[in-house]
Amino acid sequence: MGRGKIEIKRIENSSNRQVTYSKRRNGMIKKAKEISILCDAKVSLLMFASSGKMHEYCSPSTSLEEMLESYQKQSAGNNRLWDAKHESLNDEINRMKKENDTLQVELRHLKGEEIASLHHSELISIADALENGLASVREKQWDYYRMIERNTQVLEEEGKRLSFILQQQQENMAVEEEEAREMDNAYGQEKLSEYNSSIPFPFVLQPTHQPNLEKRM
Amino acid sequence: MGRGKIEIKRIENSSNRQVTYSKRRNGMIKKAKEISILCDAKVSLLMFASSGKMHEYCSPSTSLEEMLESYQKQSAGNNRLWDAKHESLNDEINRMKKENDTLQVELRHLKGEEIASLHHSELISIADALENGLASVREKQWDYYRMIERNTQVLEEEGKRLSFILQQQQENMAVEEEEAREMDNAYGQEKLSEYNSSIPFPFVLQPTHQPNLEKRM
DNA sequence: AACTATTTATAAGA
DNA sequence: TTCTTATAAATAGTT
Repeated sequence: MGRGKIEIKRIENSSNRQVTYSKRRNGMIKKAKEISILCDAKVSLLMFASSGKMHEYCSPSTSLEEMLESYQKQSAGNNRLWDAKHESLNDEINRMKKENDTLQVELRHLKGEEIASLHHSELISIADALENGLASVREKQWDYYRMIERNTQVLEEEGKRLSFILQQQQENMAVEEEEAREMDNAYGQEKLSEYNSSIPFPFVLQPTHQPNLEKRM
Repeated sequence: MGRGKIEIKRIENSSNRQVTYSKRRNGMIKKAKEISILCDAKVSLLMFASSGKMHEYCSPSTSLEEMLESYQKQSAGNNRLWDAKHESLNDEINRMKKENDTLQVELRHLKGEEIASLHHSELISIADALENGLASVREKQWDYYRMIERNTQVLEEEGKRLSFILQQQQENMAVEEEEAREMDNAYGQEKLSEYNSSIPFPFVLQPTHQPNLEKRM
């Protein structure tokens, strides 16, 4: 349809090709719109020029997704082509579901649930796992209790020391008042050093806050 | 293009509509083929009649998947239309991954692993769970052992009875030989019934095979 | 499904 | 590109 008949084969002249592409593309989109309206049809038209540029038309009553959805259903089921990615995601989901189920079952067994149908040997391995787990947890708990104990001890020591310092200072103040500042408090410092060296260095307590004794002085 | 100009609006006559759909659909597919060849373009054409019937064309140099792949890239990134399902599958995978991780951690904790950083209260609840689980499993194991024990007892009883029957039959045979078949073996049957009533009816043991004593006689 | 009078699309030229 | 226009192609209504 034009000034001359053309053969249907690739147009070698690049700009002619592009012009024809543009004209015919518009023609097709127009046709797509018309058939959508005239015939109550749903049309999706995707076109890529050789340059890679894309043009698209989709009937206003629908969307590309919706049409692809229908496409899948109609494509005789076996044609799951465009779904390669989709498919692999589904596979992964199924794989994870299985893994999840396995974990859930294992967990329930360890909680003593759903063990009615288990074989004798399975019960033994579950019991072993529970005993090992319990042993580890108990050990950790003991660590914790020992730590609390040591911490308490340290705090008590600190309390004692603070009392001692307080007492010393009160004594110093009494002396100072009496002697009207004739003595400095070197005596108190001396006494404190003496006391400090008499108690062992505090334990290093990791998770628990360790009071910084130097700063508190 | 036809005997008369038509207005572009829905054709109300159903069969006319269908005929027009068929003609124009063929026209569009022809045009799609032509533009593919003439302009070296890639075209995908998906059409659904109002009846729901699908027709499809795709340039021979490509496939719908490939075109959708390109579509995504060109759709300015934000236009993840056809990927709605894809997206939701990804969400599900992430959700399951998280759930899986949670389960794995819980499982490891119950096995006494990775408990170093746990809080005191968490250790308590793990220990509780382990104790409960162990109690359930132990109980189940006891059931099993008791069952074995009873089964053993039943088998021993059966052994005794079989020995008894054997002995009776041997005695009968000796008598028969002596008396040249003047006695039938009623005596033996009598003795057996007497013995059977002297032992309690065997326990019903579910998973274990219970010997059918009547048939074996 | 054919036919054909017309409308529509478009090839080539400007 | 866009417009023009001669002509090819598509198709509406008919058979």
